[in-house]
Amino acid sequence: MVRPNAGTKGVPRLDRETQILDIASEQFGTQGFSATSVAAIADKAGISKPLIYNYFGSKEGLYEACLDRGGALLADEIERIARGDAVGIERGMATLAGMFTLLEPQPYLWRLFFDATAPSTGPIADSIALYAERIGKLADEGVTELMGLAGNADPLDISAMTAVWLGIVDSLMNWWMEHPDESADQMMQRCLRLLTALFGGDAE
Amino acid sequence: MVRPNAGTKGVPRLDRETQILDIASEQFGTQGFSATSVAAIADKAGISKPLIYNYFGSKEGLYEACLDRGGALLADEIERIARGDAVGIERGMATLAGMFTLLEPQPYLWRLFFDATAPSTGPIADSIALYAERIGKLADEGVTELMGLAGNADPLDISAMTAVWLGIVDSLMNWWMEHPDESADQMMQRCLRLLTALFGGDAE
DNA sequence: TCGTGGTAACTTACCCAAAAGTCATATAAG
DNA sequence: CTTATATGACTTTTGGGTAAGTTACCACGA
Repeated sequence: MVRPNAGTKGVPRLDRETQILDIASEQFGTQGFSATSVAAIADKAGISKPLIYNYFGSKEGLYEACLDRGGALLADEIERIARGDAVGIERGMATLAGMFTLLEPQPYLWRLFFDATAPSTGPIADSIALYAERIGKLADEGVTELMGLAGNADPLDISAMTAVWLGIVDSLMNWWMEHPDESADQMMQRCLRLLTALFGGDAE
Repeated sequence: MVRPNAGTKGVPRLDRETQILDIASEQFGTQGFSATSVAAIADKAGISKPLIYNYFGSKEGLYEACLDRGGALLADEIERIARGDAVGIERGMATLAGMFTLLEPQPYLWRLFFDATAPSTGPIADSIALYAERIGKLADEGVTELMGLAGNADPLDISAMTAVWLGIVDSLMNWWMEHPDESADQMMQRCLRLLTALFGGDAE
């Protein structure tokens, strides 16, 4: 039987995997796990569905690969910033600046870890939990410092404040996705203005 | 053919509809639209799927009914608060207090209007847009006031700040869902403490 | 008090489309 | 001529939606 498009296109596996991960991350990040179909990803990549299954095993396997790549990126950066000496609000702003720079080409990466439609059990949930914990732990640490400065050490207060902080980052990333023309630098300037508006002066 | 469970159970339509809406709202609110199946709702209600279709026409019709019931509740309350004379941060806190009180039994109601997996076209989108606009408009109004006090009138700044504000409410509702033992009053006290920690004193 | 027929409440068993996942096979390249 | 890269055409599963029928209840006349 003739199969006009079959046969290798000369793209090495690693390159192809990278390409697939790029496209899949964008789809998963913007549409969510359950609303994304493997066929759509294959289409966008200009390849066939079975190739994706060859390389990643399943839709969940593909999502996991996206998580691993994106999670390492995010967590490494946040950890790097945490090692700096900024404290309190300043540390938050530094983290934000790092996130904006890191995610300038792909703010949707952030959403991978906060997708309500992703499976809540199995390897995906484990993977999400792993990175969420890594990120959450650092957020928690920063928030604990901040709250400590104000004399509050209540664990539930800290937990709630951490949730709020992550929610703020989340909404900024979402807002950014809806305003793709904004540069990382513009986003950061904007955040500083919002902070100023809140505190009625600069927050040194 | 024998059909052991068929026939009326003596539950009047309105009662049944209310029961279905209660369960559906919880499922949609916690799992999201696309991750919720009509069969699952029927199961939880102890009835069969076709009954739901009899009463609500379609999955979308059911979601819309949830939106209408929940949206009126939320928007009315937020509008009531907006008519008060609180301004700036105070108005935000008043709104929060109202939300906590209103949503004490069902914090997930809030999520109905911020579900990324809901259809983005058709009657549902319209219905969401309607309430989101009603809520968003008031949020925007409050934020505009707040920013105005600080001398900032930039529309994009205001848009971003509104997104952040809605994100904060969202994360507090999510946190609440994970801590169902907290009362509305406790939640509010907690928020006041968080605010105090941020501003280093009470925010009068 | 007993049919009896109309209606509201309800179910089983199915259809169908979409999307996950698989199999057998084809081609390029070294 | 073997292997990595690749595909068309299939099967399976899932979930929204439907057709056709069953059962309980109630009003009403004899």
